[in-house]
Amino acid sequence: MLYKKSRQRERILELLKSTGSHPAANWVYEKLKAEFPNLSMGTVYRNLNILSEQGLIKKIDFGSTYDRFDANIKPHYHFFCEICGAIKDLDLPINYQLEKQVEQNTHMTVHKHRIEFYGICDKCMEKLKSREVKE
Amino acid sequence: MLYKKSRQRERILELLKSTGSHPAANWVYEKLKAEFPNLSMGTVYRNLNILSEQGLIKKIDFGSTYDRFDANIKPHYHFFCEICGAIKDLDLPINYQLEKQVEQNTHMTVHKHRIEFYGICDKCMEKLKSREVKE
DNA sequence: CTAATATTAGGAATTGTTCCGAATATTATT
DNA sequence: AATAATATTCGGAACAATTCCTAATATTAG
Repeated sequence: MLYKKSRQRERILELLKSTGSHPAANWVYEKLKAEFPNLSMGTVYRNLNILSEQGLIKKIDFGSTYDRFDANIKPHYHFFCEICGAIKDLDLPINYQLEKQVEQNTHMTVHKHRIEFYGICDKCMEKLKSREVKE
Repeated sequence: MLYKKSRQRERILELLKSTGSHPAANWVYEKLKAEFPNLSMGTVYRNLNILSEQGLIKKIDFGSTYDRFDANIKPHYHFFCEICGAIKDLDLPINYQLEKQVEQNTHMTVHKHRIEFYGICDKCMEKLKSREVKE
């Protein structure tokens, strides 16, 4: 799809660039309401997603739109398959050193951290490969 | 709050322990529907949250319930303040080695990873401390 | 057995996000 | 400059995940 420029999208990008606060869509909407009295949330969301597609901003989302639950309560990291949505537990050592590093660099108190890997799981990769052969 | 036992909660926990698939609430609901024909989603959610509070399971959520957007498109890790909800960019080196490690251990293809730290930011810590003095 | 209270089902309410349709704006073509 | 093609807008409806509410039921303690 070809993009045509729009004043709303330009301003949304400028606004995001001017802040380090990682705002949500609603914040953007409130800020621009004065400038565009008829602004709608649909416009804000659409443009945030377009900017994100264009790589001009990043969406800090979770991939899955719903919470998922895990009975494995030992600390562990996760792998998310971008194709089938599967989540796999990983058997990597937990790096508590990282938390200390953050505490030293910043003045934050760190309670925990989380590492997530995203990619394609073995099963989905198999399917992709057998497809390539056919085509 | 005191917890009384309930057959529904027991079964939800058993079910979660029997799978490594990190299911969502809806999966749990579907699975238990046969056993509890009158089961409601409210019950499933309430119990998942109770089990989570009790530390018997873990919720893989994102903290914030809405997407947040960032104009800083350089790869970087994030810190989430558990009190004020602020998100801060961290100045840690990106560890691509981790991705290779996962690819070697498993048979997944890794495209990217994310590290998030959770804790209390400097400002909130200040407030907490001055409060302690007063009390 | 009784009182206190946690839990349930069912459905309504909430919240963040996407979708839809008609009007408007932007861009490319003549 | 006019026209055609099509992206974008607003506004509100639709949607999906989750929470909340209430009366009935189940569990626990005394």
